[in-house]
Amino acid sequence: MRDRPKIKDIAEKAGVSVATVSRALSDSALVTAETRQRIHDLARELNYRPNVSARNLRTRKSMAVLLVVRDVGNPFYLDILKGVEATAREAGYAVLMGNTENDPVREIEYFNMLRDGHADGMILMTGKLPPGGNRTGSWSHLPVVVALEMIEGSGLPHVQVDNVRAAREAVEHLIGLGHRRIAHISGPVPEPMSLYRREGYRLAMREAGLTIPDGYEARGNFLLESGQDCCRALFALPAPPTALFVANDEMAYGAAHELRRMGHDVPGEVSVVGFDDLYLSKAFYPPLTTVSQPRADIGRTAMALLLSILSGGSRAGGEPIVLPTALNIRGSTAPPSA
Amino acid sequence: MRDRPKIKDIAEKAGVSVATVSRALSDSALVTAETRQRIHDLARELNYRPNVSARNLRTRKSMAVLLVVRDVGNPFYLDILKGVEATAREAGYAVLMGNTENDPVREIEYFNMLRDGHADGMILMTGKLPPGGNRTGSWSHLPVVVALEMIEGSGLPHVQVDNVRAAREAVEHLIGLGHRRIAHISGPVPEPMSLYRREGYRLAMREAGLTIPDGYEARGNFLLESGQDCCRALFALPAPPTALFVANDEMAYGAAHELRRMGHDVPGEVSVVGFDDLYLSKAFYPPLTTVSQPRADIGRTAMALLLSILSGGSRAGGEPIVLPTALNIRGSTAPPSA
DNA sequence: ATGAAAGCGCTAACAT
DNA sequence: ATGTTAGCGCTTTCAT
Repeated sequence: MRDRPKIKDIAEKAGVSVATVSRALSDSALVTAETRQRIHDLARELNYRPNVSARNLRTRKSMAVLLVVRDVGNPFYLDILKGVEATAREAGYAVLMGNTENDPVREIEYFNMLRDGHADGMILMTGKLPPGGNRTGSWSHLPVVVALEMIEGSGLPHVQVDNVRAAREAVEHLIGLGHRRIAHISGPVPEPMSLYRREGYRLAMREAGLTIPDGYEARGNFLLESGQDCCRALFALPAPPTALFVANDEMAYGAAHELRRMGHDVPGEVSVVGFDDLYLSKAFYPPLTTVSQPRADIGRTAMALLLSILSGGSRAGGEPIVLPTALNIRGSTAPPSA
Repeated sequence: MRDRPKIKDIAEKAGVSVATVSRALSDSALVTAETRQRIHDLARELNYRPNVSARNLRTRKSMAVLLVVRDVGNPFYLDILKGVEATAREAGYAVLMGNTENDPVREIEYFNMLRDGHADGMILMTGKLPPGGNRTGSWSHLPVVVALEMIEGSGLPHVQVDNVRAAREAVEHLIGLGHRRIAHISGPVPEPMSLYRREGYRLAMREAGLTIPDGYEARGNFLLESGQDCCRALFALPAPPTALFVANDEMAYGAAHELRRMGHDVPGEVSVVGFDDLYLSKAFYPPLTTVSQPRADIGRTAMALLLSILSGGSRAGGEPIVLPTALNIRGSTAPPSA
């Protein structure tokens, strides 16, 4: 800031009106090519840049979007953020970071930022709407895209993956290897994503005619330590599993780590499948078999969808956009030893 | 957005002037406690929120800061981002993400965003200033804090760690274990951070009276794959090392991975030390010995420094703020086998 | 303690 | 094709 040239300065130097300058700078066809050029040159010479606050006030836009996650510290979001940032920047939008840490106050705060004109739209990856909100569906007119997680009944457009199916395929892989005693370390049920992945696990088990013994569904919280804790609990059972389907890679790391500590070889004695395919998973030892989500694509797609909404496009017709996952079979899974 | 109540609406309902409402809402002492209360109540009732564009235009501030990194996809930045975000939010600032990917055009673009009033200040973690810039020192009046990396001669305030010393201590640890053939996988020299860490390696070697054989300094690029590549090159040497000091954890993962692939046990045959202490490093196998940087603290400190500058404080007096590192000794290092 | 009025820098009618 | 003018919604002198 400080004193910078404004449109008025250019207008005076060029001997035209501010309106002409404004038009010229936005390449309006209502200006002679000649004067347009002259004004552009002058602007460059004076090192002119438009004041965004003034423009925002006038145009009632901020050219910024809000990307709200549960935890900015989670490596899972990285590629998504990257995809969002790239698509946003190409379209001339800036990206504001929002971090709720599951705090309802902050969840509301970010919705307020939308209203306040801080941002024109929002990509929500927290899996929930602020509490005390209006009745169901009343959010659906806001320029908000829900990504990664689902908010049922919100009426908002979604970009997601088929968690049930991806989880089922992962467990089917274990079953295909010959495992029968397969346990699950879930996310923080009853959050939808955790429920879906657990549902996939249950489906695969049922379809294979396998029953899930008591205690075989351990509830984690997606963090490393909970993977270790759940693993310990599972192997304290009278009949411990020979394979683990873990609801995310981070907990899978923790579980594998704990298995080694307990002297169980992975995959020699116990197979482990994760979910997410964090990009370090291939360098993990053993390289982790895991479900990969198209994270960058989720980010790009969500942002593209938001852009289309912001430019007056329809709001996705209600059907969620579902992106494909893939099972990455690596070194942490093998046939059971017994 | 859409039609929301403005100050004028409140003023009319309250039967006062817009000025009084503005004063009341900012808790000015120039308003009777009574009317102030009445206006606050009315504002809440009407669900009033100030329009930030209008306020920004008037106050010539944006209440936003720009956090610019080389690669948003790099997990290293996570905790820093978290620290910045937390401190910023407490002070009422929003955080805009910037991602340069070493593209000079974008580097300039983010500086322009500062000028344009998109943000009031910037935390720069790219390690460089835009090219073609003004002469040395001419940046120093901008509200910019350099974090993590150093930009020598910029005159800008810095928040950093002592990379030379941290690297030296890491190598001294290997020497203390009895290693003599210690190789280094560096970052992309001649970037300052890579140079500093290499310098620490060289210093430790020299002080221990060890010479560095030809080829023992492999140049990486901080990415996983380059750790593998460099490792392969080092072990193709006639006299391969017994220990590796790797300039960051990510490459250390790659190196350890490659060592296993080549059939070398870590740390049985080869010790590996990393740098950064990514939070998955403790779950790595073997748990990685590495230098930990106080990342969240770097973020908080940089943001706090920026805030003090924005509130008119001095610009840090020129001395960089140096935060302490710690060597985390874990399972990837052991005495040499021979 | 309150009001009237100016103006932040820009865009967009509405003239011409 | 260009100029005039009226705001966008807020804060802040300057009066009273």
